Parts: sequence; structure tokens; C-alpha cells
Amino acid sequence: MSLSPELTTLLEKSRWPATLTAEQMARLRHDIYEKSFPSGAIIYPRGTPADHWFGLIEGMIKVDTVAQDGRSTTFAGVPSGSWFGEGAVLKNEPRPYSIVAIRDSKLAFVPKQTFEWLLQQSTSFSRFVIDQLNWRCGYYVALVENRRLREASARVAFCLSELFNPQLYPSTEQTLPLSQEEIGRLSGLSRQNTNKALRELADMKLLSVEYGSVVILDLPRLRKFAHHDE
DNA sequence: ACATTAACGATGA
DNA sequence: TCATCGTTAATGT
Repeated sequence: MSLSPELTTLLEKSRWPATLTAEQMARLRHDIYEKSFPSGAIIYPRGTPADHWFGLIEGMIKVDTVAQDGRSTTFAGVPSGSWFGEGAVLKNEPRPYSIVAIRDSKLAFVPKQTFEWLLQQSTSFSRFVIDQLNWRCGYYVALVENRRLREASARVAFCLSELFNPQLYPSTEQTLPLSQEEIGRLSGLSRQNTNKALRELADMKLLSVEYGSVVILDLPRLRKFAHHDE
């Protein structure tokens, strides 16, 4: 089984594959496969079986739910280079959220059987998955605090800076391909307030707003602004 | 008050 | 041409 150069690069720059034995790596390379999705495509609708773990080779996806009236809430944005979906695979339940491409995206699929085999075979892989879950839990705790206590610009700063969490989202890319609409969904604000908050952050030279994306200029200060007053 | 939705024209890709 | 942006007006809590 020959993998694409992009998928090979993703495996090389991710932390966990380096800890696998040759045998484990061989099975992973045999079982993993990839698929592309256009922007706006629903990759997995809510309620479908959670039978894969994912790596995002390129693009940007979000995890959200859509209410009966059509309105949607985004729970997480996932930039390229990230691995996600372990929570749903570990539970024997249908996927509780839908997975949607918000840019043209290419995903790697690790079948559930392979994922669970790796968990049993490799303690370092298990540890990686535990760390993922722990960081996600920490993110949501901090998110609740942030949303209850801070003003709009700090909420936007928090959601953007968390996309650079080194465990969950190891990408070093400074440009986030997110529209202001999607940033609003991610931080729980209207697009108008998101627009205002983004321009405040741009005035502080923490980021710059581009067409359809934001460029992070000063990640340490953006993080600081998300957590404290300045 | 304050935030949200609706709606508009302008503009970038 | 279509998505996105920046703004204003209307609406809701």
C-alpha cells in the first residue's frame, strides 16, 4: 500500500507514529486511507457510527450540531496536522456531532479496529490518546470560564489561540483559513460582534484580518489577552 | 442597554 | 460569479 506524499508527511510530523514498532507501523500503513472533501461537505452527519479516527492532512474542518430550526453551534475547529475523533470511537455510540469541511480538506481515516489494536499494542500510543482527551477536557473547562467572565474580544482571542495548542493542534502555520462567520460560530458570537472583536485584536497588533482568514502575529500576547486583562 | 438577526452594498478570489 | 466583509437598521431579551 503506497501512501500519498501528503499523508506520509503528516505521519512523519505527528508525534505518535514515531513510537510505533515496525509491525505496528506496517499495519497502520496498510489500513489507513485518505479522502478529499470540498468546502461545505458534511464528512460525517450526526448519528452515524463512529468507526474511524481522523487525521487532517490539509484544509480545515469543524465539529458542530445543527438544531431543528437550522441554526448550528460549533464545538471545535480543527486545523490541518491534527488528529481527532478519538472520543467518539472509544464510546460505542453513534457520533454525537457532525463533522463538516469548512475549507477544501483532505482527511486520513484510521479504522476503529486498527485504532483499538494500536491502543492495546502500544502504551505510548495509549498515552498519546490519553493526553489528547486530557487537553480537550482542559480546553472546555477554560472555555466555560472564558465565556462567563470575559468580553467578546477575549473570547475570540481564546478560541483562536487554542487552535495553536501544541498537543491537539501541532501546526505551526500562522494563517488560519477561517471566515469571520466561522470564527463567530467557534466563539459563540454573531458575525458582527466577531468582526468588531477581530478589528480590536488587529488594532493591538495581535493578528491581522485577511480575506477569508486571519494571520496570527503575536501568539504569546494573544494567549495572554485571552486569559488576563491587559 | 445590549446582543442578535436581517439586510445592504462593496470588494476580493 | 460567489463568498466574504463592513456597516446600518430592525428586532428581541
